[in-house]
Amino acid sequence: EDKDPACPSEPCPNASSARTFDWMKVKRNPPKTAKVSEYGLLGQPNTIRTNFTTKQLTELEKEFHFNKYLTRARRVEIAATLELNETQVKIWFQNRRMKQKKREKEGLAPPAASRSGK
Amino acid sequence: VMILRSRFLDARRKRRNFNKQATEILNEYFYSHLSNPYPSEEAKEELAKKCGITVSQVSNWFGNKRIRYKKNIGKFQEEANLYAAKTAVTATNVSAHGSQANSPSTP
DNA sequence: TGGCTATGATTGATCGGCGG
DNA sequence: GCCGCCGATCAATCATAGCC
Repeated sequence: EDKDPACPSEPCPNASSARTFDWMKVKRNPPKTAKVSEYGLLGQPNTIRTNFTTKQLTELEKEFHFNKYLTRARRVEIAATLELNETQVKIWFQNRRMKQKKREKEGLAPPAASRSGK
Repeated sequence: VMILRSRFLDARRKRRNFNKQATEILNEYFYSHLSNPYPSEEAKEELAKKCGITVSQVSNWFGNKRIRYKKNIGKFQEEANLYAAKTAVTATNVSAHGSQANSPSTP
């Protein structure tokens, strides 16, 4: 009793099962973390995941323990201090909150560990 | 740069593979819903229970599976046929948009 | 012991939907 | 209209497990 909304919008070369469904074609837009600045004329901005330094993470973590949510002012301040975009700081907090939530949820009934034939 | 990671304190250190049975269950679900391998929260809970793992682990498994599957469909062809034969619930879907298979804008 | 692939977990960032 | 948040997911990467 489940219906799946999805459709292979293209003719597939194969016959057997395994067709090409649209979820397989999903592509995410590259991160726009770019700060439109130094990068020749071709060098793509920052199409890659930013690696926060230990220092940045430490500060963010510290701030998080102080406040789970940021005010615009605080965000600007932190972004400047850590040399990050306001967006990156904002996103980091959102992810951090989700992580926190997940942890709390799991920390309340994790009995069950069946590993392979150890 | 030696991004001296806190190599320690990384939860992903001690990793254990799942049971062969758990993997079997997860794969059965995945391939029998290949048209849309996105289990609902409830389905994840059920799978988690059957497999003896957490819901997060189920999510991780499907996340990894989907990405790796579409990254190299050919590599999973055998596995796909194997499980497809086992269970068939392939929900045929209804299409929505007409032709045109491409991203928003094409440079 | 070395090397390589398979696999679970982590995480910066995106996507779609909501509410203000 | 725009913004921030949530929940789910993506995509790249990490580090180990497992096999030869």
